[in-house]
Amino acid sequence: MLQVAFIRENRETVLKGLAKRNFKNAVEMVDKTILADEERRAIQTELDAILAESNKLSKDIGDLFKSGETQKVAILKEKTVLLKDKSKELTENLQQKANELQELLYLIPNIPNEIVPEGISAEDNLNVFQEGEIPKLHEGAMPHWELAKKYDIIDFELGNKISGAGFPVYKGKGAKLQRALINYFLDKNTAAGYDEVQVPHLVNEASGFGTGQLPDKEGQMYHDATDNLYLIPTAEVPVTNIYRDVILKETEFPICKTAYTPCFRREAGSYGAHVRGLNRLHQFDKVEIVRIEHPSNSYAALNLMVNHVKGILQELKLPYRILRLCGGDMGFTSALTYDFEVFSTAQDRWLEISSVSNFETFQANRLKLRFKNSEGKSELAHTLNGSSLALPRVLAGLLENCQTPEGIKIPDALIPYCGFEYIN
RNA sequence: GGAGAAAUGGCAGAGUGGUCGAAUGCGGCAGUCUUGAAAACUGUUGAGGGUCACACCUCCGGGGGUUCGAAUCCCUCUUUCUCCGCCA
Repeated sequence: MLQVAFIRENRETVLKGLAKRNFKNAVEMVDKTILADEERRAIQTELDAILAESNKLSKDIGDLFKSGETQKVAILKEKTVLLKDKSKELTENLQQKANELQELLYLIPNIPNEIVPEGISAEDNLNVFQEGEIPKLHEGAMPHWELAKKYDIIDFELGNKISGAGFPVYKGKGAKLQRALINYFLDKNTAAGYDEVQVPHLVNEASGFGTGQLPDKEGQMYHDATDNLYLIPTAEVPVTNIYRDVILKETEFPICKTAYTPCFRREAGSYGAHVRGLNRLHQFDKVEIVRIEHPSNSYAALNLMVNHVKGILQELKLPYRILRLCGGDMGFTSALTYDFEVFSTAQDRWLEISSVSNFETFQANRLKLRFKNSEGKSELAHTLNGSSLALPRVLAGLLENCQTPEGIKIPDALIPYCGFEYIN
């Protein structure tokens, strides 16, 4: 959520940013917001004046009681009754106007950073880096879902039986490889200075709003109506919400956290060949990194995160590329996003395996995540997060790129974690 | 699941209808002293709205109510603690 004061004072910048996102009705939305804010403040001022008067009268009444002038009290009481009616009415108006403003603010996405490329779809993303050799596969090479079946390491049909499509069962070496990847990623992240945390997999409404999943992506989350809890779509939600309503000291920066969690996504509206196998699941595993930074350092931190993820992919020897997302393809809350994609040799397409973003103050504003600056004033912090990494597509890339006639050759870095060199 | 108690500033903890945004202690920050540090002493120290800046307004777990006036009384929800039961 953008700060109203920022919108008010930087209308043109905001409109320019929204245009880059191809955001519809930007002028109308922004002007409505500015108007609602003005109205809200006007009502607030009026209400404050009435409350001030009412407070003063109450004090006077107290004094009169003390000095025994009780006959005067009745007159003052009458006055306060009138003020009370008025203040009640204004309070209701204020509440209504504040809600209206809040709802408008919820609908306005973050302003993209200067270097975000223009564009409307994934086609327009900017390829900023590519590395790793795309292997020439042997005769009879298969896509990962066939490999999974051949070696009996992932059972999609069994998942269908237990839950439904998108809930695979990992078996034998497949299950062990999952566990190996999780441990490997966590070890890499903690070695890079990220503190490991274990967090709840169900979160309340306030947390959903804090990181921006609500109200924007309500339909993408599984929701338990009985207790009004949401299954997390990413560890970003519980981990970032650790810092909801927190005021940090400047010396506490940077805050670096990593967490493994399963992620649950309804993926409503997804269909077709691209959701085959591990490409798109309702439940998947992911190791996340989250940083909370001083505003002056957040872009340097974003680069650190990008380089960190690069390091892991290099070690796994997977062919990958990095895209700077264009305005039209960026997430609602992000100011700058880099997507990592691994090449799926057998499918002949790139698969997104990580998304690293700087949200600047967008999340912090909702979270009320602030720090005391050098002048002793509260200022919003910057939040960032990234996948490091999402398992299924790493696994897909790994199975496909590392297949040999002898079986799947496990990358050296993972062998100590899974305890075998081949899946065959 | 049953019974009882509680929720106040970064922490501890006082405050049972008006002068309480709130004593006191600890912690934090600034200063004095010191070569420096510690100790001691002095000052300062919650958040949000509003304003050019003040004024002013709101907030004592959340929501509602009583009252001219609520941290304080009432209702309700949530959470925590203690005891009992059940279970990993």
